[in-house]
Amino acid sequence: MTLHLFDTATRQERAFVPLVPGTVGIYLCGPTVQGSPHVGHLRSAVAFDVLQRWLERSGFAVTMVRNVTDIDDKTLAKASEAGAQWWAWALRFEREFQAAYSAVGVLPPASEPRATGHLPEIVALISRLIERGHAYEVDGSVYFDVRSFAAYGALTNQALDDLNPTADAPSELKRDPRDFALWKARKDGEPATASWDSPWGPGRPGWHIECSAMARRYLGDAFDIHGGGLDLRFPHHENEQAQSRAAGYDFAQLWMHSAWVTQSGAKMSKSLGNGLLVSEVLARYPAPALRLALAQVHYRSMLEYADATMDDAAATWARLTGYVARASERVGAPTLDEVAQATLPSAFVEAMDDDLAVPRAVAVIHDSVRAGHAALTAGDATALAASLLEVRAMLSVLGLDPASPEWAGADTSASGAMGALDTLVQADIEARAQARATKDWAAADAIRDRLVAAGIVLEDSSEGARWSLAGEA
RNA sequence: GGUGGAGUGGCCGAGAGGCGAGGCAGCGGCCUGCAAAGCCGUCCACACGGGUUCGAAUCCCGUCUCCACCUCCA
Repeated sequence: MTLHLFDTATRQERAFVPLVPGTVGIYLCGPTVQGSPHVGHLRSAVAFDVLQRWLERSGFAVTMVRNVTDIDDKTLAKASEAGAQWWAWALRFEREFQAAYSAVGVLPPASEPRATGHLPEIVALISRLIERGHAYEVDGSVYFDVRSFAAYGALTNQALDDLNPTADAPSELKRDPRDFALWKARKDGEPATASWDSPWGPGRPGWHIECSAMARRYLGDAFDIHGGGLDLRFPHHENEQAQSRAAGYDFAQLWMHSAWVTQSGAKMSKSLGNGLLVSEVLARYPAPALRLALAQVHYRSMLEYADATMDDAAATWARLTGYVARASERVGAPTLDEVAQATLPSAFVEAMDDDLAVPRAVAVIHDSVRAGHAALTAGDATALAASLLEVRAMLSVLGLDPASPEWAGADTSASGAMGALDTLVQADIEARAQARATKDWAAADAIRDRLVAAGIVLEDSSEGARWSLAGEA
């Protein structure tokens, strides 16, 4: 079987066929940078990072574009409240988002375009929509005319007349309450730095138009996959598609949406105030454990975040890293090239090809780890080496290979400080071995207790003792 | 009102007509001086009520509960 992906637009799985063989263009809606990133924000980034890694592993050249919405109503409002310049405010949080993405091993996109850097493209697209009769100008603002585009609602399967009538804000400016702003005329009190010249006077772009404009600039009139969080389907993605198609561009061929993170069943979000900040989690748990927690649930399933979620993920990460460390000490570590070239178990490939069924893929990893541990105990170096290689290859697809450069900081042999520590601990291990040889259990246990108190865990084996930091491997 | 999704063992979480996913926790055992790590076994679940079927967690009908989008949201 080949890669099948669930297409939100048609609500079914489809065989993935790129527009240009061997290449994949992906546009992913990135953050609106008006606050600190919470765990929910990382979910879509990690989900689409796994998609990118799997596509690349499958031989595709992937162009990932993830935008930054650096101007919108809330950014202006929040910056104003804080007495800050909106552009400084936006950049501050853009940096926080980048740090959070990087912390959990999200590959940097090929491009991270900002809305404010694409005014010419945005103005050109709006002008084209006006020319084609799909948009109109009123008092310096421009609105998209939803009644002019018959396919409006196609993405989310909604009839225009069924959209919640009570939610409509009465407006004498718009022809239809559901028409949305493409260009917002500058209002009194808005900073001059948040305004650009246009054929309709000074103003700034509406939220939806930037994505249509930037996707086209970097990926062309038509591209393969458009992604984002489930909550963006409507109105944002519906409007994007309407704008681009009304302008005569084919736009996205397939839509993918990741589900969100919930707490006690409720969606984690800024507006509900229950967002758990990435920085809070990373202060308590290893970053790869957070990535694992986010990645190991299917991307279209809600992920219930509870206290136990990170504890479980941290325990699983410790088991994986412990296995890779122990196995590598016995049979040697494969090189990154060998990991990249390794044959993946067919069950793993089938799971990933089936709309990125990561939970099933993770089960295959656990199976291989168990087989590897058995080989380790049995002293079967051949089987152990085979398991180690395939485990690391599978983990690397998920961005979770413990020996990859991004996580090498957790490797106990990596840094100079760890080397120094190792020298000291080895002396203790030697002293304990001598005490054990003379069956002086009290002395042996005293040494071990002292190390444990310092956060160092010992594991005895027929090969002697090995040590690791508690919580790591 | 419209659109879409979910209810699985102590917990997390897959699957989707017949072979007990996987993880965590618990229990029993093996290994170990004792541990730790690991291995083996065990704990036979699918919201409720009907129905179809040789067989249903999976299909059909009904019911209940929960969530999301339709305003900003990953």
